[in-house]
Amino acid sequence: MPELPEVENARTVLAQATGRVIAEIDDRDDWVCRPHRPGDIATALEGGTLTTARRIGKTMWCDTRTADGADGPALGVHLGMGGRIVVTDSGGERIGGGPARPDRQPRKTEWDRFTVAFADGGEFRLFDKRRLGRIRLDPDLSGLGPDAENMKPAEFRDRLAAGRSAVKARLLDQSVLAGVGNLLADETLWQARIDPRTPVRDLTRTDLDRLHRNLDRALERAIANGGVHTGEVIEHRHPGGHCPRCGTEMVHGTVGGRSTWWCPKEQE
DNA sequence: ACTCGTGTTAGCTG
DNA sequence: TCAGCTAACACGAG
Repeated sequence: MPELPEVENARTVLAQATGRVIAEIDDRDDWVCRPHRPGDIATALEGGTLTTARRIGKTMWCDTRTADGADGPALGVHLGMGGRIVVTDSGGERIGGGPARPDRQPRKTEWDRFTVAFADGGEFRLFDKRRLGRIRLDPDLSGLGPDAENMKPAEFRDRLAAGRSAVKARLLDQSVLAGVGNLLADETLWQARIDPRTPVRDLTRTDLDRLHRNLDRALERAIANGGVHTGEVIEHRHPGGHCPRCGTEMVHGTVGGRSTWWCPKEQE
C-alpha cells in the first residue's frame, strides 16, 4: 500500500502515540529491527516518550525524550510494501487514521512486528504481514532527496534531469526526490502524457514542468482521496486494460526495474 | 502449481 | 561513477 500519501496518513496515526510514557517495547523481530539486536530498542526507549511524528517521503521517524528529560535516539519507521501503523488508546480502541471504518485486515498477533506498550494501557504497533517494514534507531536520512511534496519547479527540474536514466526510474529514485512509488509514478506519467522509458536528458523544460505539475496534482488527489490506488489510470493497469482517456489498450513492460503500464498512443 | 507485486538494500556486472 | 540486474525478505492474490 504505502507511497507518500499513505505514509502521510500513517504519520498522522503515529502522531497519536506521542506524549505517552513508554512502558515496554517488543523488538524481538530481528529482521524488521535489523541491525539492532533484540532488546536494543527497548533499552534505549523504555521509560521515555515519543515527542514528534515526522516524515520525509516514505520514511517516518519519531524524536524521543528519555525519562530524565534528555533527548533520546530517534525511532525510524518504514512501512515497506504493506506495513500499517496501529495506535490504540487506554481502552484498546484504535485512534487516528481518519473516519472510522471497519478494519478489513484480519488481525493476527504474529504479524505485529514491533510493539510499543504505553503506561496508559494503549499501544503503537507495526502490523506487517510481509515483514518488509523496518524499525530502527536514528535512521539515516541522508540518502533521501527532498520530499516530493512542495518542491519548487526549478529544484524539481534540476534534480530530475540529471543523469541519463529513464524518467520513471528517476521518479522512483528516493535520493532524487522522496515519496514516489510505482503506482504514483505510472499515474503521474500517464497524466503528464510522457512515456516512462524516455531518457530524462530528452525531456524539455516544458516536459519537466508539466511532469512536476502533474505530480503535485496526483499527490494532492491521492492524499485527499485516501491513497494512490484512487488514481485515474490505476484500475486500468492490468492485461486487457484500456486508457481511460482514449481507449487504447494499455501496454506493459519493465521500467526502472518495476512493473510499468502506459498508453502507447498518448505517452510518447 | 506457479507467477507477480504499492519497497528497500546489498552485491554484482558492463 | 553510473545504470541496470538479481536476490532476499513473506505472504496473498490471480
